[in-house]
Amino acid sequence: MLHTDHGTIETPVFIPVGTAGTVKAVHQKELKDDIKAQIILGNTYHLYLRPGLDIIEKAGGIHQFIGWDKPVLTDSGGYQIYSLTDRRKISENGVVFQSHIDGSKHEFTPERVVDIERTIGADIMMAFDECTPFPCDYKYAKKSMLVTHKWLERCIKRFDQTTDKFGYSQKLFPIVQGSAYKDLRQQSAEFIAGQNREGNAIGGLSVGEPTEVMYEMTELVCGILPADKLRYLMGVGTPANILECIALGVDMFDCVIPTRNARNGMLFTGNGIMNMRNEKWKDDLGPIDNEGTSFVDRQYSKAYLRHLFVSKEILGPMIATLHNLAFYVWLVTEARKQIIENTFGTWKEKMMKQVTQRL
RNA sequence: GGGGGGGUACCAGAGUGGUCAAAUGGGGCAGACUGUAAAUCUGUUGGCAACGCCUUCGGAGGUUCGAAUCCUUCUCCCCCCA
Repeated sequence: MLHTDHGTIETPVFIPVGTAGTVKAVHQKELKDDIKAQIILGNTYHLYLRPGLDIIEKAGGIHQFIGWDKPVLTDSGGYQIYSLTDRRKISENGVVFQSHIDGSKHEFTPERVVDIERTIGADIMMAFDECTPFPCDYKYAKKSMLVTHKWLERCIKRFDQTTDKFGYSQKLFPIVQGSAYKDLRQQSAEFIAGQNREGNAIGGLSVGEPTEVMYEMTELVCGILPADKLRYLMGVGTPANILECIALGVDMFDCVIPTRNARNGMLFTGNGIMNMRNEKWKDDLGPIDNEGTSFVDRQYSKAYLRHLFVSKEILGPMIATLHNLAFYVWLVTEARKQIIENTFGTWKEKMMKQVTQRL
């Protein structure tokens, strides 16, 4: 549980990905050209919104900021060091990204990232780190981890030198690195825990390593990060991954899977996984998900949703995305209930079987 | 009535004597996707007791060691001239 000026985060929680466009609307006046450039650069900056967020009002054709009542989180761009490898140059000082749109160069330093995240107005700001690929040789992993630690110190210094930009409290979360090496993970987790922030993140996982390795590293790090602070596992994962990692002590998750896979026709439900392009749904006029919590679940049939995907109608991905996000939110909310009622263990085992089967 | 062009796999459309179960695209089927440059990418798509065999390029018949490809004929479609 974490209190912010925009509400309390009750864990476990899954953070859906919002849009850079929303950021722009939120603090239009505050956005400087360089920030716009970084948003254009790709999804280098991401705004994470909790569902139900209602911050934008369209007045006279212009979107205006009207405030919000749910916490907002932004990432730092560290993941793009991994995902945009061929478009960036990394140095001790920071990273230079080259825009795929106009080729323009943009330097990211810990200080600048903090400034920008302040301006975006996130309740939770992520430290600038380097997300290493998998596999990663030990020497590089160690060097990268030490750079991430140095950057963290610079992030914190800048963070402490600046003030909350919009009158509400902003928090900075550091990120554990160390690739798939136990000693590095331990060293990094101890260093991160020592910063004593309101929450701590685990990064550098779900980058291609075997799932078992991801669990192993998560378990190790969760054993070091304090239990009374939020533990945020970045970029994970499938419903099964989330259940397993909740069991290991993780409080927060974010991932593109529910949205990206939805766009590609994959639906997650409490009873299993469906590929909506499969012919088997062709004549299934039953609701998408009888037990689903989203309005789309009973409003549309599987056959109709399949038809939309087959016809390449944008409504298909839209419905699937709404469904998947609702399912993820349901999954973590239910997990919380089960934890409170002390029934999480048995519930998890049951759900693991259901959630991983193909329908 | 005269002249010309054409019928190829689910569809469109290459191929014009052996290297052709037949290019390519679409469609179909299936898979992948993990802090989003991702409404994307990949595989597969005649049959079978599959390192081989059988059936298939409008129908029938022929030439040839060998035919989707050449010849004869039938049939259907399109265009031009009357």
